[in-house]
Amino acid sequence: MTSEVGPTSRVTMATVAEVAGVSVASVSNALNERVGLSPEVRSRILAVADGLGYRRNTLAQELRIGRSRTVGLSVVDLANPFYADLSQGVIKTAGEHAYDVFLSSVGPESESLKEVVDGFMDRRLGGLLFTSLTNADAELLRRLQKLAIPFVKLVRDVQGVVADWVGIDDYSGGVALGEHIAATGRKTVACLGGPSDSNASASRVNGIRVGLARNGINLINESQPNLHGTPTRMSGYDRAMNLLQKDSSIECIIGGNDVIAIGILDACKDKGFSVPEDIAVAGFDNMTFSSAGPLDLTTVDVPREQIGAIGMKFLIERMDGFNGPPRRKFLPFDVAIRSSTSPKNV
Amino acid sequence: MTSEVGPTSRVTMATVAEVAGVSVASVSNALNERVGLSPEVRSRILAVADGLGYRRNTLAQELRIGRSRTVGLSVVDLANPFYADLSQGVIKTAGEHAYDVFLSSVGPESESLKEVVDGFMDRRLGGLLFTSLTNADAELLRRLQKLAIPFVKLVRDVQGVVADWVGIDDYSGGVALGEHIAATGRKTVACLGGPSDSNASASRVNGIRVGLARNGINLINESQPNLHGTPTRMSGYDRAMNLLQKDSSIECIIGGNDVIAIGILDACKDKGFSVPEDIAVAGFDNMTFSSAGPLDLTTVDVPREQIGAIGMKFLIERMDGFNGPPRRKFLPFDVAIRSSTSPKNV
DNA sequence: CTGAAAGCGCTTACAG
DNA sequence: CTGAAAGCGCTTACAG
Repeated sequence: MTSEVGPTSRVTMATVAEVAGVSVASVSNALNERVGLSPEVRSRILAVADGLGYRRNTLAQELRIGRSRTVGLSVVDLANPFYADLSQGVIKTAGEHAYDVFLSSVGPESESLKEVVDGFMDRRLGGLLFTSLTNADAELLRRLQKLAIPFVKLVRDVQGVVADWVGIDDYSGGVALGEHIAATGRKTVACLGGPSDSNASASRVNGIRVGLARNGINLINESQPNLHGTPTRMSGYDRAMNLLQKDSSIECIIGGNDVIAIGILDACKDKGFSVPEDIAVAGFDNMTFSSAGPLDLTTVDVPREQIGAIGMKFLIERMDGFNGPPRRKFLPFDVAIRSSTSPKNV
Repeated sequence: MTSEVGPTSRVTMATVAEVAGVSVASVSNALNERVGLSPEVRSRILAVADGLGYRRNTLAQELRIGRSRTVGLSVVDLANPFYADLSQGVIKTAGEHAYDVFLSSVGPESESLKEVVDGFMDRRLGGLLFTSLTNADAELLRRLQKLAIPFVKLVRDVQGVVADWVGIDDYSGGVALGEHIAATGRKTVACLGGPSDSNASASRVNGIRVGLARNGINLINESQPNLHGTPTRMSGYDRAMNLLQKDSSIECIIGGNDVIAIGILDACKDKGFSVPEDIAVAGFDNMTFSSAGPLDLTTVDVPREQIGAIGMKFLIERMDGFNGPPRRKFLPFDVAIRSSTSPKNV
């Protein structure tokens, strides 16, 4: 019982050094593939380390060298598959470059962005990736810039904070979606966008407005407060119910993202409207399940995984010392036309 | 330019000590609320630390004390909202107890479970949470037990590894679902389960089989290899297409989880079968979007968030030194009956 | 009530 | 080619 292998008896470099009959410095040199070690000693050390099941203590290493190969990724709503896909892109690219990802969730159920960032900084992470910024976060980001901590903004951008950003041209996406809706022949169209303090949400709504206007259509809820709102299913449901109650002649409701659109679909069902016969519904994002058989939601296909992948690539370059001017990378998108907006007469 | 505030100039306890005119030990004592400091000195130190924007270096602290308030959570498929909900439960409970969560994704796109666990151990995390174990992982878990690293198994269990587990009685869930399907009047029923090396998947299929058998119904694909498979949408689609091609008289297909069921729905759509008129479809998990208006999938409602919350609670107790016998916590579940299995004659 | 000193497990100039 | 020593930023007995 006394020979129990507890966590305190973990093998360290000192253990390896002792067994191999060399100094700790040589163990470190061998493990880090530095030059100046005779091949024999090197392989002996490696063999001993392996035999003992040695694993480097990341805490000690990072404390010593003052750098970390772990990056922080903050995500607002883990339950939104859009962010799951984006995270996969980040994680995959990180793995390819031997980086790890510390994923933190921001939201009512978890911590505020400030708390998350504090946690990231307390761990001295090498760099940060943000998915859902608002202009209110500008100060936080500027603090990071002062401390020379590299970060990349994904999807949403923040005014006045010049830094790498990856996303799509949400405005043009909105225009394309608006044009598509107009082409289906619907004239009475409402839009239930995301929060107005998200630059992406605002651009999407602006684009949708313009795409429709080019075809002589004005949003019926243009000056109503429901034009913007929380990007949740519940909010989409509530706002859609409200619209449908007041005006049953609506021919189409566009959600600022797919999750909102799901809420709109819920409301249509509860109100007994069938899609697309009675009413058309569209979203934005193309989250995984939007293409599910019965859902079949028309949406703007945002390259979610690629945004994560390129964002991570940008971040790695910054951590590796790249010091060029901030980049803004617009990725191509598509309008995924599905049956939720099929022409009425079909 | 030379006064740039770089990461090297971060304020440490030494900085605070100097400014406050005390020793580093006193700063540490003040920050950790240990007794024996005069209230005046204590509050002065705290004020100085605050003014300087001091933040404790977690790496140094954890290295020194040999314990960590961060736990590791391994998730197979981030894109499956089931795990997103479960993760939210873990994260929320962790936050309430001042713990952090290091979320890692296991899968073809990312790392193997062994790599993930190695990463967790290299960081000397305080405890681990596993979501998707198979019996092949038994050895890995036993290694953790030898090192006295606390962990909790979620959803799936592993034979031969006695440790805390939280989930539902998947077998009974299957029985209840099978009985429901039988009650809808369908007789020709197939089941496309998850992987056979997942104890949860196996139990679900066993339960479904028994629930149907009690009503005189046998699975039509009982001895076919497609009874088990990958728990992905693609696999559900492929296997369902195969079934539908061979036998168009099938009245119901049950998926081993909701993601598989989505694939089944995709296949039904492509084959021109309408749900539930031509064919009924059911799943298992009740992931968020299964209730979406047009999807409206019948499924077993697994308390996803609660599994995460209670699992985290168990883990905290272990990290706090609780040394009682391993617990097995079965949470209550429900069958969420929706229109995808509505009776044919309606 | 407060401080000097050792040490957690590493890495890195610097001697030899 | 190899090792002794200092130090990353903390915490914790132990003196005073």
